[in-house]
Amino acid sequence: MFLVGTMQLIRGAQAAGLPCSAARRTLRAVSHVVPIGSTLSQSQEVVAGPATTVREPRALPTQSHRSGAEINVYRMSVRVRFAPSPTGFLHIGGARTALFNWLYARHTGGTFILRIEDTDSARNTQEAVEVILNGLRWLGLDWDEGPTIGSVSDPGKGRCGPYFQSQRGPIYQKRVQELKDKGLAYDHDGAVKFKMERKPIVIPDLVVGNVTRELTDREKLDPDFVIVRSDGQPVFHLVNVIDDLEMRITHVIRGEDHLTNSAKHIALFRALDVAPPQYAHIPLILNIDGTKMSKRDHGASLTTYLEEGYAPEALVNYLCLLGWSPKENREKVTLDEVIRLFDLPQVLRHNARFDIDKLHWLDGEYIREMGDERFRELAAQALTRAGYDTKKYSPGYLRAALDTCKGKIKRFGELAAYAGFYFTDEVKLDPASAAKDFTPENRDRLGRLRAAFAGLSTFDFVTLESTLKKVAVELAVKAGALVHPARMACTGSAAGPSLYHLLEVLGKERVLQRIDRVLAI
RNA sequence: GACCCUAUAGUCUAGCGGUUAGGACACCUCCCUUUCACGGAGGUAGCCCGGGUUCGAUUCCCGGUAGGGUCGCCA
Repeated sequence: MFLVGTMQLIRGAQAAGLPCSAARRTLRAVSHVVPIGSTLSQSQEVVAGPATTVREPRALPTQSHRSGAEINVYRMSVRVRFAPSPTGFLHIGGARTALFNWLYARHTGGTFILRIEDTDSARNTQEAVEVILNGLRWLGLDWDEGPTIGSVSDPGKGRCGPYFQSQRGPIYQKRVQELKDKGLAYDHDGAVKFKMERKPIVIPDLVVGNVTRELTDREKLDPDFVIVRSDGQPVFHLVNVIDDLEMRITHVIRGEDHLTNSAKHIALFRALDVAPPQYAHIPLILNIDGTKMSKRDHGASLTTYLEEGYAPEALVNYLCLLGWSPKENREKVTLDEVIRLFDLPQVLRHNARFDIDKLHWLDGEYIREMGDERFRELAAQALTRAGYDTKKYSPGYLRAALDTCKGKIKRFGELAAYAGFYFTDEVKLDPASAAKDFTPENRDRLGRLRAAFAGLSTFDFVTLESTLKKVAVELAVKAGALVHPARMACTGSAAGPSLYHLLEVLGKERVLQRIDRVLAI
């Protein structure tokens, strides 16, 4: 922990022109400097221990020391970031990356920063940024620093802004000039290229361990890479590093697809005389068949889960289970508990496949256990999305109708098919089921049931049940012989809420109407 | 092609130098039941392959295979 803290301090100290005053204060406090790379194995060892994550207020670094070493160390609080590109789309894997960053920040009492990587101006629209902000909000991942609205004119919150890369041009220009002055960058065909290190680079990673990255055969031909395009736009590798440096990011938690890129980033940090942050490359999320989840694949976009009526808390829980485990054979874990248990060294190294069936199960668990108010709210939203105008009905009716569905559905997207009959006058009968249920024999029985219902003065589920059973006895049939046709007549479906409760909610008038309609066919 | 990561049932995972290899989803059977869902009981199914180390490897090492990633004036 001490060495890690020291490394972070050096980074902060060496980052010139820091916009954050806390870093300057810390800078003065540094009393001991360790050469970059000299403590890698130790920091690996240290981070694997239980004391890796320091739970502390994120205010000022606290002083600590250990006997024997005689080194004063100031713990710097964790600063992590989620840095998506506004493509108009938030990938489920990106959402998981955001989640793990958020969890680590919350676990350590650190800071979670949102930065918009909009260097490609063609993609930079306010709508595209809003997709990201709304996605994170939906999941409940609040950020401590970053934009508050999708517009680049928004200064956002936090003191390390602007948080849109498109607004940070001068910062990049200054750093590029610095590299040029050092002879580590040069003009080439109108672009600027970085003079890459020619030796293998070790990437210390909290999840994977130390990774030694050799040059590929293509890179051996020309290891240098473009950092500023010929049109003047800086490229990802450059801005990513500069922003992480300027924003004093201590831990870079990102998808494993960036692992080998990190060699370039580390070289860039060194060229800027700054110790790189700690890296943690988390495994990717694959399709259920093991292929890469691309934009086109169903379920790749976070929006899908909102539209299909999953509860965000269930999705968050499920995402936590991909590449991480709370152990002790537990599946359902509250966010507070995940925050308490989560840590980087315990993140798995292998990719995980997205199993929609398990998400579905978890979603059902959450829906069953959520408060009635929230259930009604999400249920009404789902019905509205499905095209039902629930506002046409009284609040009491809506509420009673929805309450018969609580604990029955596993996903709000199922609600329209399950309970849509409450909110329409046109009950659609499934032809096959109708033919099966409305045999001449059943019609006679339904007629008897209708007559019994018509004579009721109270139309509650208790009365309805006893009435139906009484009719069944009179007809010498099982209750089911009446239940099924009645359900089909009133709902058009073989599956749905408890029949007696649903009849009560529908009310005598509607029930008789629906039965009459079937008998008239 | 080169480089990097990974490997426990169909899927997500726990675990370990000696375990009847644990849990969950899914699947199957039965029970409960007004349908569905829930709940209860039970079941099928797993340590990628080959060497090495060891008294003993699923576990440690090496190789292979397979899957994934990277090598852009995309991010």
